Amino acid sequence: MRPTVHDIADKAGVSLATVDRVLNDRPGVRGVTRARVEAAIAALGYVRDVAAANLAKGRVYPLVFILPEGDNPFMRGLEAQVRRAGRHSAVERTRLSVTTVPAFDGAALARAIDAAVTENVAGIAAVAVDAPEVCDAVARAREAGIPLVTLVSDLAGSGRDHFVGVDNVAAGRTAGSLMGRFLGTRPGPVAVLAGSMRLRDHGERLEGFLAAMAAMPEARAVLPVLEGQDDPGRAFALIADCLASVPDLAGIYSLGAGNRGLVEALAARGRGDLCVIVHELTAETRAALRDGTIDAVLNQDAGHEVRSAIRVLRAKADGLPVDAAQERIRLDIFIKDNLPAGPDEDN
Amino acid sequence: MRPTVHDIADKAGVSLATVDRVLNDRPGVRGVTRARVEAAIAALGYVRDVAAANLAKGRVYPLVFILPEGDNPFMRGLEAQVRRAGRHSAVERTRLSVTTVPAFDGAALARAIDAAVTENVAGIAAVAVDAPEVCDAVARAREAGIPLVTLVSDLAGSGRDHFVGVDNVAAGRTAGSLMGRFLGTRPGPVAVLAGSMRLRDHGERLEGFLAAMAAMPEARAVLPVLEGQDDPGRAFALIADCLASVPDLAGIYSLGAGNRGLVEALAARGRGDLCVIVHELTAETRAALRDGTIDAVLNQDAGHEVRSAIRVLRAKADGLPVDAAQERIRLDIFIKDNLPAGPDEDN
DNA sequence: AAATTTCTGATTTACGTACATCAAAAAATC
DNA sequence: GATTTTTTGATGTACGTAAATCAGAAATTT
Repeated sequence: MRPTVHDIADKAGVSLATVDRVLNDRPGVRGVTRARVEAAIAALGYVRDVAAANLAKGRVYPLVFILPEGDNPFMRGLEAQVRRAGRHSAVERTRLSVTTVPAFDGAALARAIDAAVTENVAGIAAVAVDAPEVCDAVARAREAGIPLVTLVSDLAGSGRDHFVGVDNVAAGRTAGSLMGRFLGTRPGPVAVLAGSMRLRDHGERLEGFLAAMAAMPEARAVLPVLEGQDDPGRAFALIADCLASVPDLAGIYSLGAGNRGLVEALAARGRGDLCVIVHELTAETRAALRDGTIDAVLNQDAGHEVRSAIRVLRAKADGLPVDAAQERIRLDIFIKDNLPAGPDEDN
Repeated sequence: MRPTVHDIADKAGVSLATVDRVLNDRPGVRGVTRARVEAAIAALGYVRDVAAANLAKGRVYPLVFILPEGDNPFMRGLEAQVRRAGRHSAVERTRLSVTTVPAFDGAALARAIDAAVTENVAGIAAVAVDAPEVCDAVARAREAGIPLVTLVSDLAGSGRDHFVGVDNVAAGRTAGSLMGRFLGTRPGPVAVLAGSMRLRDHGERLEGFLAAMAAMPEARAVLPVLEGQDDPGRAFALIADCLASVPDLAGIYSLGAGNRGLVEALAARGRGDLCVIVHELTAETRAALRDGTIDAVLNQDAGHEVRSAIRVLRAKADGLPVDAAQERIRLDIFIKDNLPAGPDEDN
């Protein structure tokens, strides 16, 4: 049987109340006594029964997820996963809520963080926009003692407690490497479609992609980045224009959202043996992968990310250590052949 | 606040004892009363506080993992993950133990399952060998009411409660598809190195690989399967021999273990632009991927599998539903560029 | 109608921890 | 040595559920 507080009290020859004072850092314990209790704790290998502790505390953990607004399917999938986790999380004494803010808007994000801090939530998970006012808001959350993790897109040099997301430089490198291998010796330049360079994840992916392309045995030109603001309409226009003006185009790497527009532009033109690699598995990209319009999808599992963010925030709130290995978010590579069965994010 | 048993009792106009009888399927409740209580439960949206329930029950869940013996690095990684999970799982009232049995030995596996059943454990996770005596043992576990999941390799037509592992046919298809794309128009046959066709996962991978190769635009011969019994020594001999006798060999797909031998044979020969795809990320395959000896590694994350097996077994033991989407084990594709930082299984 | 069986209620203890109160003991100060 | 302060003990309640006991009510059978 696991040792309990009673066992510690017996072993250390003190009362339950004293053990409690030591365990919960309450005042009124002499140094020698404290040492004796701590020795007993160590000797018995005592670990607090968190379930019982939470029960006794009656504590709940209100966590806030701050996500960008709009019809970005990945973000909506993320939101769905938060709601989904919320349904199952009554059990774990966690209360989840979602706040949406305009995309690419640092000031709005900063306000949302401040609002959460004011509400005195137990933790915040936010898709970061790389802006100074956001950094300041994160610093304020930190001062208030509220754990904050960045989600999907990180924030440089901020005091965030943890980043939940994939290594985006590696993701870009992977895209470049696959693009190079799939194209082989076929000539022609490749195009890159991004959302906005103000998103750190997009910048990092681009960096990795360019590095991998440069490292390939055959030199290949990369056209200037097209910024589609993660909007399907703009993406359609940019890609349609690019397809028309660059007849020998060999490949397209779409590192942001708005892929519905990309797929439509490719369909309109008829597929001319183009190597297409995109990010995030959505209904559109799934269908396009299946019918051969897209060659590979790099994906981050929204469900994993949400669950990881919850675990990390709870651990931070309780002052417990985080298991880095378990919380590392993997980059999934999907090709036609390893596409999982069902719909991915919703269910 | 969440509703409690007391709220149900009030709402239904019955006593706490009756609510308890309904909730825990104890006898001594009239049909009408039971219905009234169930209506109250539904109306209030009551969900049992598992933490409090487990605390009250004082229940622990002894789970057994049955793994093959030997120096198969993937299996040893799996074992390490079980021990690792065991350390962190004191918290969750789970007690994990590992039993090892000779590899490929159905009778030994069956005996181990029977032994676990005799010990009356709360759940069993076993790497299955496809043999009739194993099926019988699984049936006996089922009769005894002990949940059993197959791990990594499934068991056809057995009554196992769940399979924790990747879709191996899809894994084989993915390997074939990547092999085809990476080779492009380069001529030459490909070789397949397996462990044993008595392992269902190996058979399924081969099936998928052959299907994908057949579906490729350029026809390519696949040499007869080499069976290395997951042993590095045999693998070395088989591959060295193959390299010598098939000078125009284009690629190798290793779908089992023993890859240390494969890597050594390739190193001895010097790399002649061969496309090599293997399964399972280990210290050896990681190093070989990094230095270019191997082109891609298909991996199943041992940590995820262990944690999933534990969740599923506990859910089954408690008679709770399993969240299929969360428990789906993904096939990871690793190339040089998305190799995760640290050592993978141990840490 | 009496006897029996089947339900139901009321109450209690327990799980392991948190937290509060009050008294008693020990230590420090004067 | 008396007083104050600090430390410790003893005890109780609470969290939400499980499980047991025993008495009483209701239904069923005789």
